[in-house]
Amino acid sequence: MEIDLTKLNQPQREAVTCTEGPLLVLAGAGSGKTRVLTTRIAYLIAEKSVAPYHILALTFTNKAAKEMKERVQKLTGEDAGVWLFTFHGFCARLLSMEIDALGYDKRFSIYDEDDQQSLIGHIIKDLNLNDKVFSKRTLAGIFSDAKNHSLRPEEFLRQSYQPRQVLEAFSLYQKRLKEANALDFDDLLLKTIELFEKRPDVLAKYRDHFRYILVDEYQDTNMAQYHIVSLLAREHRNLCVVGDDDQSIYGWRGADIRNILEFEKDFPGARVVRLEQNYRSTDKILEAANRVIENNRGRKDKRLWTEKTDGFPITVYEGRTEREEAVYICDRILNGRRMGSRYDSFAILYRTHAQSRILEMILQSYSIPYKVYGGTSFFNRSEVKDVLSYLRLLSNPNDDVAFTRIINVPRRGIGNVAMDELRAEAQQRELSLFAVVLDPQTLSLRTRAKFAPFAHIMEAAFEDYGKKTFSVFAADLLKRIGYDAYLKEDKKENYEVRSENVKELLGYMSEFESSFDDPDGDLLQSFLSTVALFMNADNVDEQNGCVNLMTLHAAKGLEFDTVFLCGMEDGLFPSAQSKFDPEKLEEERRLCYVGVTRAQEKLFLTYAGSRMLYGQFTASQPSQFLREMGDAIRMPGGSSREQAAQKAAPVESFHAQTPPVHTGPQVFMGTKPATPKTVDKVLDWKDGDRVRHAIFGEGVIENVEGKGPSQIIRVRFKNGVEKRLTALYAPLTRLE
DNA sequence: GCCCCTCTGATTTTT
DNA sequence: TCAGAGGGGC
Repeated sequence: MEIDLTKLNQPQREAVTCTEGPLLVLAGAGSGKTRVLTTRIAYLIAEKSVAPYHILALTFTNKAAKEMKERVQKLTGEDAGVWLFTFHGFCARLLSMEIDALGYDKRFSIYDEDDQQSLIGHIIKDLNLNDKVFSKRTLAGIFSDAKNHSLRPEEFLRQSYQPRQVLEAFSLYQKRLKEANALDFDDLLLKTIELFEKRPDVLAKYRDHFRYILVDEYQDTNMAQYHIVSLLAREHRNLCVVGDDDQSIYGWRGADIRNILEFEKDFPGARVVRLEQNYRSTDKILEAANRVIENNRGRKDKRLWTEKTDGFPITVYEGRTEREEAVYICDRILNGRRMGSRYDSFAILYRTHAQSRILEMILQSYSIPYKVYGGTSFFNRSEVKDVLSYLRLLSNPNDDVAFTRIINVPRRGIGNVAMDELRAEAQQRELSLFAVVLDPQTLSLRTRAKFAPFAHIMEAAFEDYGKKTFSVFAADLLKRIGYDAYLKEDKKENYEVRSENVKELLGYMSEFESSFDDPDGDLLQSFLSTVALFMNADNVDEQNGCVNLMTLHAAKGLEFDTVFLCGMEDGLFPSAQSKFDPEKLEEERRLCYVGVTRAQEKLFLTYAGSRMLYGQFTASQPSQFLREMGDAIRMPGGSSREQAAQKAAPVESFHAQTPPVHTGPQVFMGTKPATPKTVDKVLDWKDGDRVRHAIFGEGVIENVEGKGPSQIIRVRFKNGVEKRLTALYAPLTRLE
């Protein structure tokens, strides 16, 4: 097999063929990063005769891992046997083989954020902490932050002068995790490092095993990930990291941008390759992106360019309210649709989820199909988590969090009193909750009786396990539990959907079983850890026929023909919390860069002069990022042909005069935008107008009271219902 | 033990 | 605005 390098440009080719020694590939947005990584792997195998299992490739997301696997397979023509994992997946896999060296059982549980918080909740109670000061959320944040920033989180907490209570809570948290034979996400990384440090023989084994290491999205690595890579690669130094410092947007999650900025210091003699040719966007879009990002200090110098010249001008729109902004976006989408664009070629990107609400309302009123990404994903649904918790408890009987979740689901009449007694007993006897339930001699008769049915069910399940196929086993377990009946009774939510989800999970289990081919592995453990690390199952499906709505963070790595970047307002984007912190502001700017570079052909930047935030009217100024784009975006009085096109849109204006673009952060000082004079199709209601409401449907206006933002209109809807609505907020469109 | 109502607080979330 | 949590009443 030969690898075709002719399709690569010069720097790409260099990145593929420099196989020995440390290599930093600075891959700008849309510069063919994945192609380089996968071709490099294929090249190592085919041209350098490296055995696939000597190659380790690490990514951040399951999606990226999957995509790379598929592409490597395509290039090499077989399932190459390359170790291709997410960081966490790799660690979970390694620990499932080696963790007994650290005194854990190989069937450890992986605690996700919910599990973590539930555990922390009990710790707050047990330590009698004031939960106003030390809330679950706060503590979980502090703990994770410590684990992300340091290999010795206790020391980190001490050095950052955390109060005594935090230190106590943290050590109890770690103690309870250990007792539950559980690791949180951060532990997966830290325990791997601990293993390597404690057992040089194990480290030596894997060092020798992984002779070529590749890391994707290197700008997003945290301290622990850096150490893992460093430990494995330090000796042979065949380490290729690919990333873009300008797209580092997870600093708040512990990603340390210094890892990529100082790669050459960490690995002296490292080669640096810059991929600056962009294959995605037009020149106009790249110009705006470059203008913005140049305001950041301390970045690796690079500038994207493209052969795609003569692109559409970028449009800036100001709405008076978020409603107008949304209406404008919908108008543009319908317009694009009339010109032959598919709905799924549009993306609406925003800084916060809260912004999706109004967009959804207006999209609905226009009957535009859309999909919002980033809601509760499949594996996070309560019914799915319930079932998984039963399985988790069977796999790891020490898993107190799983036990606590399901002990009263379905309801078994077990409340605080019974649980308190159980906890006390468990503490006394130094056993897990489940262990006490299985051996309840010391519990009061009354409590014992309450737990007995549960104990019987689980004992029967233990008995059953291994005698049937995986999914049949689970289905039988659920029958015994009476889970379906519980879903039917529990009328909180749609029974059909929830029961369907459970079925889907069972289907997924049987699929997993049939593709499970690790003779030494434990099917249940392997399934549970895969699922635990696969919480974000909502991948963007490219041909879904829907307009795509998501946060800027979620948009990373994606591309769309037309992108609307909305809420381009000071205080929203950049967020108010980032405004006065130069580092945070730079991260917001990178986020803006990411957003802009998602667009292939058309980019719309929109903002509202005022919007409802936390139930309050908030007036706002255009985002400073808009001015930073300077004349890369359309200015008032501009003469170009788009001006004519703009007239079709309801309100257009962008008033800030652009000052020369300085380097470094700037504070917006422009004048307040004047109120646009164009006809406002939203506020100008009169009696007899026919309207459509997003929820109530069609109706006729009976009466209009008052003027301006407080205007109230009375509408009689077709279904006979009459409503008084605040015109400004009601999701209304006029029917001609 | 469970349900309902009031209070509170609020970015972003690859694993 | 609105979701989630905790307190109080049944």
